[in-house]
Amino acid sequence: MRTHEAGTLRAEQAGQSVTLTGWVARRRDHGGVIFIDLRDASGVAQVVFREGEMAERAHRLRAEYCLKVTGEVVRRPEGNDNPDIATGQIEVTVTEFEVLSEAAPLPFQLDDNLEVGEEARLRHRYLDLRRSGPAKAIRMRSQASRIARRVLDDRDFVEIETPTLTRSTPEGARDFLVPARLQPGSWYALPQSPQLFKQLLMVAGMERYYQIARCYRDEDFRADRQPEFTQLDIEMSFVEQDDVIELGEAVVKALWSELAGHTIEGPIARMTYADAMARYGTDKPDLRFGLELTELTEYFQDTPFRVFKAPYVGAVVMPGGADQPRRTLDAWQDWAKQRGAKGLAYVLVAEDGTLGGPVAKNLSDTEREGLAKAVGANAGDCIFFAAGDPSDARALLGAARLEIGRRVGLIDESAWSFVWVVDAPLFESVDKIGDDVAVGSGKWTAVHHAFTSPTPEWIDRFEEDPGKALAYAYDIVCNGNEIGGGSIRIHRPDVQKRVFAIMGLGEAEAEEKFGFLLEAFKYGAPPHGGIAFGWDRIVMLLAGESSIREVIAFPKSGGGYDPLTAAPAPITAQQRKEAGVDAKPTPKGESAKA
RNA sequence: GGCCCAGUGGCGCAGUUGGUUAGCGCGUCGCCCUGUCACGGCGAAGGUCGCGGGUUCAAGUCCCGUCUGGGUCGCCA
Repeated sequence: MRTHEAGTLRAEQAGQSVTLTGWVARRRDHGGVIFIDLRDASGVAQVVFREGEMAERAHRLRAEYCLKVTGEVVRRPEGNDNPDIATGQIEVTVTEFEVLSEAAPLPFQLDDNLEVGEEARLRHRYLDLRRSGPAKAIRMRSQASRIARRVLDDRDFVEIETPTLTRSTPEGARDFLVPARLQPGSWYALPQSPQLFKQLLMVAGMERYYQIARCYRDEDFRADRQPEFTQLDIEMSFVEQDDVIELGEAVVKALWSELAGHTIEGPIARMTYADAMARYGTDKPDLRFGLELTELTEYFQDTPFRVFKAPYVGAVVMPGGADQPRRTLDAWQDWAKQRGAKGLAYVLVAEDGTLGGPVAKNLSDTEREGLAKAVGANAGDCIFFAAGDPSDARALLGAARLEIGRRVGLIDESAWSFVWVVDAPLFESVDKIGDDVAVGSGKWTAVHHAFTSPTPEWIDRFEEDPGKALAYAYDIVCNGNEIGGGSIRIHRPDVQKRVFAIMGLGEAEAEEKFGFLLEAFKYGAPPHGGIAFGWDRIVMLLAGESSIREVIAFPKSGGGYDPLTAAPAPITAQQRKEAGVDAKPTPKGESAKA
């Protein structure tokens, strides 16, 4: 239909006759001469309708009409160049045009300079995506996938699709369920991830698998969470942790180098889970700034202050925080309470070094004297404390650290920090979490998932101290976001059996839940492991966006609602009957997960 | 499920201590305009102030409830 793309025209093409297609991005009607910015996927070019019939007809054009124009590329008159656009040296003098499609008045203006509410944007996402910003984000996502495929293809990975109508996988989240018409009362689950299938593919001898896989979890929303989301899912046979990490780095390095212009030098640093928790109060530390937590349990072991007689006391410093008004310090208390803490104790270090704030007078003279030094605080700083259960207190301090980083402006928004967090615990105590998510009925449940191998040091003795046993698992963290994680899996039936035992999962129950996997593992399962990258989150970071909705073509809004199609929607009585939604579960055998 | 914020012409927003006809910018529609590029000029249309209830002589404004959206905690291996 067209001879050129609008955004590609340059001064060299002056004199050529061209045919362009695209949309009316903007029009400037001067009566006798009408300028229209014609936009297609490649960019915009100014087309000119002059005098007589052309101007007459062009006068009726409106925003977002879809056009085909034919005309001559001409160098713009002296002084009329527009340096802001790539095609700004030329324009197309139209000799013939055709309206391919008219456009109704728009629900919102497609002007890059205007803010549009998210609700309106998503309801007419096809219009929103005509804007340069949103279009760019979606195109970048395509680039990211292309880059990942190239890296993996170069290493002989096989791209394999796995079912989306499947059985519930043994993971923590709630499943989306699909009624099975042919077996009324039985249900499919949509996969939370292709975890079990990719392990089966290793048993199948594929050795190197990947998939850009849609995953489904029926949980509440966040800016970085959708009910359906995408993982770059990878699994490899005959590998150890370092092999998977090396591959993961190759993918990440290629992405950041090509899409963010950022070279990641050398191997990405590693940090143990224990270290991350102790120093940053989180398993996904943002290393764009320092400000580490200080543990003071020992420092306060003989303290007269009751609050600090606790299994853990820690602190984090807010540089320059001593001059915060009382109102702000009170607001910190509310902030802490909102996180389920009792409050956030603080001490202010005055310019002369004396300590202020309500907590200071409860401390002994010796404690006051050495405190600033112990936590690395300077005159004018504020020291925040948390005391109590180590993981709760550290989590609070870790959150405070981030909040301080934001408020004090310590975070370099243009920086990229990557770190692998390794040696996570294999199990966690069930009473620490709600037992509704625990797979077995024991005191322990898997932190990662039930098929994660213990590290070589623990594989033969994790029963001795399940709470301390380490998992052969790794998470990659970028600027405080977990962008990927994986593990070496258990491939030995004896180890798997012992892990199930710790989790209180009897043989019969294990058989019922994952019998097909255990069965597969009987036939020469290779050692294997893998990783899954949170694709939406990665593209979000690369695109510089703060919500994954920006990098999803048709995202859901709150409550799982799709503002464009208005799904979910009621079904007809006929559909209901056919789907067997109301069928009584068959008494024989087990029914699918309720 | 808890907490916080928002909801006012198509879009983005303002609206004071409760007070007369609810403003502004953009867009839309009509007319004018031969060098603009977020064109410009003149004119016009367009609002049950999310919904329901309450207080009051009087509610966009105050109170209660509810719905929707955003954020956050729980939750999400």
